[in-house]
Amino acid sequence: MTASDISESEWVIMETLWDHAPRTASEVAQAVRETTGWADNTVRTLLTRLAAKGAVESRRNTPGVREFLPTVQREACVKEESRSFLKRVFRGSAKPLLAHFAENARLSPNEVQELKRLLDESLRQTPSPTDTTNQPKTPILP
Amino acid sequence: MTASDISESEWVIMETLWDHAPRTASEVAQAVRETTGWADNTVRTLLTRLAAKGAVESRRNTPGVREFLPTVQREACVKEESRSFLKRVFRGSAKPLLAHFAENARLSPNEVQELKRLLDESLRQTPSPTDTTNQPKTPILP
DNA sequence: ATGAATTCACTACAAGTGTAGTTGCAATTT
DNA sequence: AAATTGCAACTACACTTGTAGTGAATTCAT
Repeated sequence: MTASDISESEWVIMETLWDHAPRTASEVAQAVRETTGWADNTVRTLLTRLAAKGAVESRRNTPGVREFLPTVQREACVKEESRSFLKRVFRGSAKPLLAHFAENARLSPNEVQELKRLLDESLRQTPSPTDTTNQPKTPILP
Repeated sequence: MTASDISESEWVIMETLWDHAPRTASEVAQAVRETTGWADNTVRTLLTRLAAKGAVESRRNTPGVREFLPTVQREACVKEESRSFLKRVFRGSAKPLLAHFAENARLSPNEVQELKRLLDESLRQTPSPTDTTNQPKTPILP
């Protein structure tokens, strides 16, 4: 029942709302117009579908125009998508995935250093109560 | 024009063919039956669609039964899917992706060490000829 | 307040997906 | 040879996705 079953086009919409919300349909349309070329109605349709999926909420602002805001956090959607991608393409095994991107991405020395640090930290996996990065105990593969 | 526009169900089929090919439809069906519960005809449909997409090729073996084999390499499809996932979910930026999986995956100390090595290697961006991780450009079909 | 401009709520429609069923042969078994 | 089993080819059908169009209602500008 994870609220996120967000298609590719819908992601574009969500990104703009995660970036800044609430926004009216026209505002969203304007925000994505240049990169996507979508007609206003296309954006409205996507917003409606996202609302039906429960990924955004809409309400009327004081002028009486509908405005939209996300009801799911980006991080939660990222997590969900990542899990399904991991499972589908890398058979649920994180190491080959990491290896793939480590090999194929061009990273700066600083980034490499930071990632190495993260890897080290991941070993001390004591889900401390002060851990803010992880939502409640969601195993990578349920 | 990348041959890979492979849906989730189709991935399951491809995995069994990448694992071992050629196989007849019934063999593929049997291979995935336990994990998916799909009817034989479902598997046949997926194979037919994959053939239409050019991701597998079919031919008749000596008994006259159709058998299937991949025409695209797994690594190429992984690459393609990875690229699109990276773009869609992490806005094309590899570091946050790596950070996400580094944080969320449960890795063994050995795996961490190996990944750190890969990260280091990724800095020396010399696509050396001794790169063993990528198969040579040998097409599956001669 | 009234016409113009926006916005809303529906509708459209083809392609892709998930998941089979049906029908007609061909090979195998009795 | 007749019955059975297995396979190929075709068909089905609802749901999702991409990408809008229409017509009614509402808001805005004067």
